[in-house]
Amino acid sequence: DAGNMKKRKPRALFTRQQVIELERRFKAQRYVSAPERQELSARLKLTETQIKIWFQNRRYKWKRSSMEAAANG
Amino acid sequence: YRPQISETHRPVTCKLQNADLWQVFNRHTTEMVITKAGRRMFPIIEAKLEGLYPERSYAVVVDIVPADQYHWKFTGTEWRIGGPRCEPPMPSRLYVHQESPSSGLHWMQDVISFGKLKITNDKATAGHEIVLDSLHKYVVRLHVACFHHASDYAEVVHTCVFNETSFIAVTAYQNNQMTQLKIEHNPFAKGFREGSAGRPSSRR
DNA sequence: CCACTTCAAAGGTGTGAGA
DNA sequence: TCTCACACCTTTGAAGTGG
Repeated sequence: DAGNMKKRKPRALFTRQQVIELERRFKAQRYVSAPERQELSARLKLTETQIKIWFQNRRYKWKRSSMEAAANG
Repeated sequence: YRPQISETHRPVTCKLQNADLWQVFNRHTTEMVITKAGRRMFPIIEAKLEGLYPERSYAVVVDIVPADQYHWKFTGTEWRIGGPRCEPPMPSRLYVHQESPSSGLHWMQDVISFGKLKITNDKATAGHEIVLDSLHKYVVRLHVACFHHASDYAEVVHTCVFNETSFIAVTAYQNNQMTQLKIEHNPFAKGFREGSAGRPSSRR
């Protein structure tokens, strides 16, 4: 039982307000600089790595949806 | 803001992108389930806009208005008018697309999807769901509003009615054909398709 | 940085019972 | 007519891995 411990990825979603702020920033600019990242990190109570990865994931998501849209229509 | 002459020669057009699917449902009289918590519509409203000014800022809005003055009932084989509407309908709540406000270019460059829109029968809801009366017939309208120069106010530049989207709000499906259409086309209902585990399909 | 993957949680289906 | 808990699905999305 104790020896069967698997590392479960505890899924922690960002809060609604955090996502709203990140989305607002992404709408204005798709890349965020280091100072801007620090500012967001402090305001949204997220690590700078989380901010960085979020923008990276968000860019990919945006690119993917626009590619699927081009594949149709 | 003063409109320029060229603007009057630029018609805004709006088309229902997935009209084919809507017509398949419409042929059997579309039913939409409404719940207290709010239910998504299927088919989804998907629109394509043209004729906007690429650089200007717009909001895209949907509302759902009565298609007639009656209430309807299902006889077991078909929908029939059950009588006149009893109460005057509440004015439809406006559903503002989540990407509003955005530039005309943004709205025009791909299909505008209202997949997250929800409808409800709870008249006291505080959410963003559109409130409808059960067993009444509705039709979807889309509005395009243009923001004036640095103002918070927007002027409606275009309104269109999607006749194919007319549907009867129900609390539970009445027509079995309608249920089968939903199951066949909605990915979330895949568990009820023939050959799936959850379905007690006819066994030989 | 990008490309893709991983893999549970979140949450949308119709059902069928019971009002 | 309407509501609710299921079982059964999908989609979502932060984090993982490699380029």
